[in-house]
Amino acid sequence: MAPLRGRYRCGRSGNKPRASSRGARTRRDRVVGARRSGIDSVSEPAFHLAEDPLVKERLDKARKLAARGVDPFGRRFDGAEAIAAVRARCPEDSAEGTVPPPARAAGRIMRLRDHGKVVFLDLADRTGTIQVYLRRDDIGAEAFEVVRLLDLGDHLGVEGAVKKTHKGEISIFAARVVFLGKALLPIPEKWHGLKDVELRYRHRYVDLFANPGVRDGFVRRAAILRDIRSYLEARGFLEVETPMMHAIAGGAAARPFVTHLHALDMPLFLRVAPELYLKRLLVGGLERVFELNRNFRNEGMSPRHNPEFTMLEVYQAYADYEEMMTLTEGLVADAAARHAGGLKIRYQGREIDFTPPFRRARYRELFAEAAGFALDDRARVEARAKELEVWEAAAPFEKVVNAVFETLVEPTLVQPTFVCDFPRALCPLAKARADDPEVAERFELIVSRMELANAFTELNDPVDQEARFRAQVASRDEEAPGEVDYDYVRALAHGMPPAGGLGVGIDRLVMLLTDAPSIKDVILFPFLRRQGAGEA
RNA sequence: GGGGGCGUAGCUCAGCGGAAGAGCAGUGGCCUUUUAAGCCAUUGGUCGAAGGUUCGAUUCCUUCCGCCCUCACCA
Repeated sequence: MAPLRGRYRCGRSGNKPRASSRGARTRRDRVVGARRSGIDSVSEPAFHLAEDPLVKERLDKARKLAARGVDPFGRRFDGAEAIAAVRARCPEDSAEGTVPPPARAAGRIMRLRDHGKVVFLDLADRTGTIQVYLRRDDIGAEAFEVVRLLDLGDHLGVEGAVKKTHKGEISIFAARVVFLGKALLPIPEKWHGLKDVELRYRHRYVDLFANPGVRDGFVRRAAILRDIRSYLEARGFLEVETPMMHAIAGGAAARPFVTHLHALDMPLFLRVAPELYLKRLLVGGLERVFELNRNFRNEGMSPRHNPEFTMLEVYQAYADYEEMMTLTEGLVADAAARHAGGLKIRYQGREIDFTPPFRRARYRELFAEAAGFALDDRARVEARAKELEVWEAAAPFEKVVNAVFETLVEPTLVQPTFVCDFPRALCPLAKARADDPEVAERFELIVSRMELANAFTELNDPVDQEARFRAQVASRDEEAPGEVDYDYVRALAHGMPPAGGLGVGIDRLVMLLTDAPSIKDVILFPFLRRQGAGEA
């Protein structure tokens, strides 16, 4: 899309120097070819929406404003109070005769009721909405002509007394109005808002101002992230940032996105996990670190999966997965208490109780309970896998076990449950239990059938780690790294303190705490397939 | 990738073989306390796209595009 800056012209012709018309042509050339034919005058800048009659109407109003000396796209407006604060200045019991203090506010016009020489409008800012009462005799005939050029969606600044109308509505009785910006496109229907889910995601900027509650959801998301940071900082953790672009995609079993660094002519991967870098920092002596940032996985999309998603990873030296369970409970329970109204929340009509301690159950036992036989009963596991149509001949036995587990057990786990002690073969970065070398000290926290967190006692034996990396690479699994990360092995060889590590899916946590059915509802701009070129 | 559903005006939605509709928004008019303001008049459509069946297709069929649900995938 062509840049907005400098597009608007108030006059038709005669005031354009040659250089400017050349500029206009350059901008126009960037506009989609099919649209060009519709514009025949160089002095009229191209605007790809200008064929829409509703847009034309509003462009015309913008010109009329400019002709009156009003900048249709406005300027800085100082001293505006939050509308919520303005409302608070009008006490419920304020007497009719009291002289209220003047207020100054700015916002977007969401409703407009025109009564001829009087106009009521509802002005919304980030904090709320307030009615503005505009009377021609109060603001003057000249300013009232500007009011007549207002549309729903425009931005406006107002100044005036705050008091109730005869009908009891707290209102700004405007003494002065300042035009702050034209909206060329109409706002959605006033009663139903923007309901089409595709448009809500594609045009989130509209969703945010048109649908009540959407903004609040994202404000809550920000508050949850802020509190997670302070929870961890209060316990001595240091927030760090590690590379998003990796030469070797390690730290999780996932297919990576591939990119390319031109300067060195080398392929790079967007990270699937920051894990290996964070553990290098444990070697470096930072001891307690966390990173709260994006991961990228080139895999399926669903109501619980976005190609880029936000992950919290935490590493604590001298701890183990038991310690990580306690930390997870604290983080999650604290977030629920502060941002979901209590430890017992409602998610999609079901109550979920985050009161610690969460249920702890062993993988092996959950499996036996659900399947009716032990997970090392090869014949029966394979038979059941075939029944469930999750059988893969090429897969190692533990993967088959896990496929059965995920089909039979995960869907039953609604209340927060730590599933503990996974088969070691599923956990190439985790340390085995001292009392059982076949089992890794690892847990997954399942809530509402979703994996919310994943943690283990970190493997810090460089010899064992290298062997496991080699086995992974040899498996040629497309989710395994393509090569061994020898630098990571080298880091371990310098001595990594025993440690617990934790990953928490932040989008999913926010889904639970804001009762959002889809991950797209908690990501401002979720990934959507692109539409045809030139589509608005 | 498989299965199911959806796509009609800027927005919210009807219509589903026989002349494309409503409400809101917009436009013109009346109205100096309305709040889903009201009243009168009125503009606006490649019915997602392309093919096919039919005398006739928004409607039935096929393919494609996009979204949602679901399964698979996601240690």
